[in-house]
Amino acid sequence: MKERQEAIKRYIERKGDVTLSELAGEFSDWSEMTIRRDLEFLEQRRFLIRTKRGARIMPTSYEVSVGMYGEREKRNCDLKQEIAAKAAALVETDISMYLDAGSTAMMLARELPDRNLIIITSAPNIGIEIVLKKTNPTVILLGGTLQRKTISITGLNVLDQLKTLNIDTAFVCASGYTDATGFSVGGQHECVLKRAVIASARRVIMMMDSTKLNSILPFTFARLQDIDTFITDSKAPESIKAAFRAAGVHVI
Amino acid sequence: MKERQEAIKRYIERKGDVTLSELAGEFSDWSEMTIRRDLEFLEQRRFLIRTKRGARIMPTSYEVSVGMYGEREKRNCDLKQEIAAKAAALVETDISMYLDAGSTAMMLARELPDRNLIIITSAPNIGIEIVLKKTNPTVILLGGTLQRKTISITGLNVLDQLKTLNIDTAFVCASGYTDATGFSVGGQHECVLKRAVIASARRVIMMMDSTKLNSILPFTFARLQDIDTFITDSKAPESIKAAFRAAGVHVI
DNA sequence: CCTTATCCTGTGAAATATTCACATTATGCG
DNA sequence: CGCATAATGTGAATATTTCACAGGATAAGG
Repeated sequence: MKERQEAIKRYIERKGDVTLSELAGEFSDWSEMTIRRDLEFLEQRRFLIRTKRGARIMPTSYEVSVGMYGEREKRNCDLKQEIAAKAAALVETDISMYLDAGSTAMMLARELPDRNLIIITSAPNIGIEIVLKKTNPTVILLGGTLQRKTISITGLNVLDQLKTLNIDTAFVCASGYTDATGFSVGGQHECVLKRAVIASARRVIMMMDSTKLNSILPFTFARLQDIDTFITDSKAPESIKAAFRAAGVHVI
Repeated sequence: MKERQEAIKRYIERKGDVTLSELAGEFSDWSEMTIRRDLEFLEQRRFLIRTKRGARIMPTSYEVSVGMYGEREKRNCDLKQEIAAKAAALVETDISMYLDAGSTAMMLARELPDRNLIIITSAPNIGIEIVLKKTNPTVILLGGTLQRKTISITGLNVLDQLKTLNIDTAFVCASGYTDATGFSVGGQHECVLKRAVIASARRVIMMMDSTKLNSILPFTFARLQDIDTFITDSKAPESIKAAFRAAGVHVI
């Protein structure tokens, strides 16, 4: 990256939001066109977003909720939306619920009714989302090491923390499922956490879009008999849904 | 808010980022102008930001880092920037540091060198910022109840969590200071947390911009003798700085 | 040290998007 | 029903962005 581009980036980071003419004044050694091209360059690298007549800093959690899981989240957006809407309908007032990390859980967070609820989560971005957009729920964030890839908390004492919390309903996501391997995820830490949550929750609701069915990830954290309800989208094959029902799982 | 505006908001929340023509197609019962006006309306309420030929969802933590503390943060942006830069120069490699919640701390997070560090913080937004923008630091988030106003964690067991963590340097912010009352903040929970941090840290660095000097807030959490270093901006009156130095505090 | 290729930058015209003022239609209220 | 107010549509005026190309800088190779 060029020095000028760094300087523009820093300037915008300080100001938050600038117009092109403001930048052209500040960096008058260069033409408006060059600055425009720099903004395009910086936008591609996700440092900022260009607005009508200028640019704005790229806010942090934007990357988390859209940029990071990124294309994947966007692609299956409709499926996840469908799942989140179904899940939100199952949320009761005045209960304590666990909300998993991940993009499907984020969509559920957005769909959540603005009512008295205690929401326990290992995903700080989801916690912030709820606290900013809703006025009634109480959010409890687990403490520990913040993982870069998943933006979720893990750590030795999450298990101790869970012991002091009573979870009525747990909304859990999985990255893979097969009959042979059960529900699996890619990270060992997540796996341990999900297991503990499932063990302590009165009711476990698994959310998974159809693209993840019939795929295997390294760590299995639950079997069919561990969950009460399974929420998926309308594209999930009937055969799997039937098998789940046969195992006594409520499929929505 | 009108039904149409709600619908547009939901549509953009799902899509993440849309063009005006896309919206005009989707909501073809209304003219482009009306949709344009709706976008303006929604932008004012911080639900989205308008981009070149359309709009984008307003990412959550954007509000935290810019919108929420909002004008205040923007107004004293230069002062805070100055303080953050001075503070960043004091950060050593391979230490464990505590980083407070608040906009000055957020600026410090951005200025932080991308080196091996363990950063303990009660501010999930700051933790996310660091984890997304830097590759080397490890972030440890305290667990507990997420406060709406301050976007910081409080709770009964934060104190227990702190007992298991060793803090070398603590960067702490205050909202008010007078000679008579010491360093004070507006929230009781924050006050307790800051006290515990200060008690356990080897070195305490207080960051405070000059606009907050000579103001009093309800809860005092520290006295002059509790801190090692005081960082303020160039607009702070010499008299106060001299008094601090006389008390054995290193003023920068 | 020169030549050539490539990249970066500036210019102005063309395309596109946005704003504005005003006409028109809906909505609410006495 | 009729007035007042707000919401919406229209098209011209304005502003912004894009595009294609030209000129200049920079780097690599001879």
